[in-house]
Formats: sequence, C-alpha cells, structure tokens
Amino acid sequence: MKQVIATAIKDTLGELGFPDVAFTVSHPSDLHHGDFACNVALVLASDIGQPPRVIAEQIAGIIAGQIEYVDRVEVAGPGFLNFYLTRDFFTAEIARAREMGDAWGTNKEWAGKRIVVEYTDPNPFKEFHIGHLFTNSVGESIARLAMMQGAEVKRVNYQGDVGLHVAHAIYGMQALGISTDSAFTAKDLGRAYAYGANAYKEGGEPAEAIRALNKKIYDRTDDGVNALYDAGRAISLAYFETIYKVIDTQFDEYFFESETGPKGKELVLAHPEVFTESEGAHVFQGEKYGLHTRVFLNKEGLPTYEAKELALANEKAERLGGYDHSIISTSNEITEYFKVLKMAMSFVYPELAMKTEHIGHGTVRLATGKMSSRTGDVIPALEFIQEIAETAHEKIVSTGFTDASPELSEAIALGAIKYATLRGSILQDSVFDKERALSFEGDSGPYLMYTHARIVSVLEKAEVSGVSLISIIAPEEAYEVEKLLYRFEEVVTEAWNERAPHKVVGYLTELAGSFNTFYAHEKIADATDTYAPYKAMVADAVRLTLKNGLWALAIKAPERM
RNA sequence: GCUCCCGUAGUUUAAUGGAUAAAAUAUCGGUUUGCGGUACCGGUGCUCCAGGUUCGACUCCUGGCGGGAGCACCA
Repeated sequence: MKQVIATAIKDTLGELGFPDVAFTVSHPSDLHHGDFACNVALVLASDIGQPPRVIAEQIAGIIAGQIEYVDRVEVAGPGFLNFYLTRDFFTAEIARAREMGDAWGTNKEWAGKRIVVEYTDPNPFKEFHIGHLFTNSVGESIARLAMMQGAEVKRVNYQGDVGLHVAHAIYGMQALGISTDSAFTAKDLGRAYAYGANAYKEGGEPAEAIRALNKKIYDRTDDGVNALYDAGRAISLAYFETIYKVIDTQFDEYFFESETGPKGKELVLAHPEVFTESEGAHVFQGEKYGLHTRVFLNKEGLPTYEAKELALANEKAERLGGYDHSIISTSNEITEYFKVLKMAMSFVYPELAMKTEHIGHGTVRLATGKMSSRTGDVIPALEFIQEIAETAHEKIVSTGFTDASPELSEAIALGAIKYATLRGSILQDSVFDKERALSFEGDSGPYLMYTHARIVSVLEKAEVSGVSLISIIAPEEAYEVEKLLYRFEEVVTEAWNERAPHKVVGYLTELAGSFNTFYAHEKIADATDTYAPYKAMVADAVRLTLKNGLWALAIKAPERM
C-alpha cells in the first residue's frame, strides 16, 4: 500500500512538471492524521519557491480518487498530504490476516537462506544468572524475527569451557574442599568460582597457582585437575539444560572453547602476516584501521577469546553446512573487541567476515545495584524465575483465575521478565525493577497475555450465543484497532531490519490497548447486534496478531489464565 | 587521557529530520449494576547546557557537563 501511494505521488509530480525529489510516505504518529502521510510538498517548497500548502493542494487535487483503497486525501499542518484508507481496505486486511493464520506477520524475504544466531553463551563453572536471561531473551527474539523473514535459522550456543575463569573455579574447588568424592552442585561451583576470582585479584602466590592451573587445564597433564574439570563441566552443562527447558529455548549446535582454542592457535600461527609478535605475544595491530591492538595468543602461547572466535566462525560454517549470515549477540562489553576481531577475520576468512554481524546489547541492572559474577553477588536465573512465579501464583489465586497450575504461573513469570527486558532498545542498559515486573499492570507481558486470553474467552461466548463469523457486514467507520492491525507485517520486518525487538513490544502494547478500548465500548457476544459477527472477526484477528507477536518475543500466549 | 554507547515527565521507557514530544507507573478524580476490573475514561507533569545546519532538530554537526563500557596477554 505504501508503495502504491509513493508511485502515485511520483506520477503526479511528473504530471505537474515538478522536479523528482526524495520524499517519504509513512504512518502519522496520530491516527487522526490519516493512515499514511507524505511530506513531498514540504520538500518541494524551497526548490520551486511556493508555499508547501499550495503545492500540496495541487497534488491532492490530482491524486484524489486515483488510488484504489484510498478514500480521501487531505492537506494538513504545514503541508502534509494525509491519506485515509477506505473501509474495504481494513475489512480485506482482517480477512487476509485470518486466512494466513500462523503465517500472519511472516514474509519470504530470506527464504532459502540460512542464518546462524549465536546467543546466551554461559560459561561452564559459572552461575547462570539473570544477565544470561537477558541476553537469551534478546538472542531468542532475534532468531525468531529471522525465522519470520523466512530464513532457516540455526541457534548456536558457544560456551567457555576453558580459560582463566575455569582455573578460578578449579582453584576454588581445591581450596574449599569440593571434590569428586562427594556430590556437588552447580551452586557449589559458583561459590568455588567466586573464591578463585577473589584470590586471583589479590595477586601473589594464588594468582601464580591459578595461572599454572590454567595451563594444566589446557594440556590435561594432571589427573587430579582433569577429574575435577570433567565432573564440574558435566554438572554445569546439565544444569544449563534444565534452565533452557524452563525458558523455552533450544539450540541446534553447541560449540566449546576447548575445540576452538587449538584451531584458533593454529590459525594465528599460520598467518604471520596478519598477527605479529610483540612482547612474547601474538597480536593484531588494529591501529592501522583506526582500532586498537588486541592479543590473540598470550605469551604462554594460549589462545585468547579473539583467536577462539576467529576459529569459531569457520567451525560454524563447517558444521552447519555453510551460512548466508551469522549473528553473534552478546553484551556490549564485547563490542570493541569484536570490531578488531572482524578486521582480523577479513584477512583470514574474508567471505565469512562479510557475513558476520555482532549485536552488542546493554546490561541489566537491578534496582538494588550492579551484580557481578566475580564477587559471587549474582542472582541465579532459576531462583529469580521461581520467585516471580510464586508471586504470580499468589495473584492468580487471589483474583480467581480459572487456572492455577504451576505451568501457568511460570509462563506468566517468564512473560513478565521477557517483556520487561525487551520493552526498550536493546542497546541501552536497562534497570530491572522487580516490583514493577511483578505488578502485572499496564505495560507488561501479563497485560498482553491477559488480553489474548480474554479474546479467546469472548470468542467462545460469541459462538455459544449464536454469533456466526460468516457475515461481513461492517460498520461504516473502521475501528481504531483495525487501523493498527494491518501494520503488523511492517512492524515485524522493521524490528528485524533494525535488530529491535522492542518495536514488536511497543506495537503489541498499543494494539492491546486499542483492543481493550474497543472491547470496553462494543459488545461482541450478542447475536442481536448486526455488527457482532464482524466485531468477532476483528477480535479474532487481534488474537492472532497477539499470538504471533508474542511468539516473536518467545512469550507464551495461554488461552486461559 | 583516547574510543564507543547513552542523557526525554518524580520513575521506567517510546518517538524512519516532520504536525500539539508518546505510553506506563506514581499521584488526583471518574467508569452508564455489560461478553474476564490484571480492564476502561480524564487531570497534573518532560527533550542536560551553549552554539550551528535545515522550511522544520529529541534526532544531524561542533564544544561543554553528567553516566556506562572498553583501551595488551580475562571473557
């Protein structure tokens, strides 16, 4: 529709003898200003020395009545052309949405192409905390938006099972007497890690011991260390799997630093023209490209994150049978490193470098203060979810909802968390206010879920009362909610193009608000109302949009709450 | 010190260079005894500072101020 209007305007410009200028056709921020607006007269004004409103009137005079589905064109404000669509357009869109069903909101832009999305990336031996929950929410949503573009998406999780942090944990295990003789849990590992990290910070002998351990972990020469390592790694990974089940995320492939490490080292050594020796280490000198120098192999000859990530790009391509695009979603602490890495990659793997994209997102802070896995002052993800689920359960019981199952409590808790983390731009740091996420009022995941469940319910009531969804007699004026509905496809595409899941959140919230206004003023389950069948169809299209939109955010849409 | 990100109602956040800067929350006041009140309607209240570009700037440019991250062997 946008394209149709743009073309018509372009033709009109030619007809009037105006120069061909760049203009935009967009949705006005206020629905009272029509469904589409064009700024062409404002752009032309200075070029041809006429007031914008005069130009706009000329264009409107010609274009009115020329475009199918455009009811009228008005000149407004400083000289905008406002296009109002016909009732038939909205009616047709409602029907189209309902026909498309689960495919509503998707397109074929990336059909036949493979996109790899790497996200979450928790490190074994460390706690899976709410920061991982945040990064998982972002990555999962990006992956789903990619799927909605028709791409074949491969979800990938990359985990640091070697490196200094593991040495921290092993050192802590030894110091705290955690051994394979007795059962230990992921929580014990978290404690051990915090202990080792603190010891390393103190420097001196413990730091030396940790560096020595790090080397042993790599070369596997010490049986005692190997035993601790193998048991710890297995317990960590099993623990992560239980979390993935809870947060509804599934990975196609897992990559480990223990595999990419040796390959990364090989790569660095094989490209001396790219990686130069400096102070005993192998570095990439980024200064030539406006970046900074980064170490790829340290002076002990061990690969750093950078070298491993380099090898990882190729590993992914090999194991997944190639890819058309590769997204790596991490917190923005990595952003600067990644620029250097990508530059280095452009010399080693030019084709892969071109397909690689890093998305750095902000970090979550709690209202109570910053959390850090180094001090052990973190909130474990599972405990956090459980706590919110318990509060959700209390609310369900006290308000007399039909379903008080633990599954529903958990779904609501996760909906609250995901919404809260995705509601703003992912670039920005965000503050997680627990009280707010738990309030379930206004802008919230449960608000959207509740609206969805209520539509399901009213549609059932409508059916029972004999409202048949066959009649398409619609009131002359389209409801406001209809004017938002057809934009869903555009929003999904925009959210994908800009890597901005919050666009979907904002849209769904506006849609739900608009529907709730509609619902408060219009009776749907009333067989005596001529318009009831049409209103039920509108409600059904909103239900579908909420369902598909929530899916893009990995939030469940229960039919009953 | 250098690089990157950010600065919007009391608070948390929106706004492809466009119209009266928008929601939620908090606060104040309402909802025709209506299909699920976790809802709906209304009031109060905001672009860090100083220049510049533009018909038009929260948005772009320059310089400040303030916050976060990074800046050689952690990830």
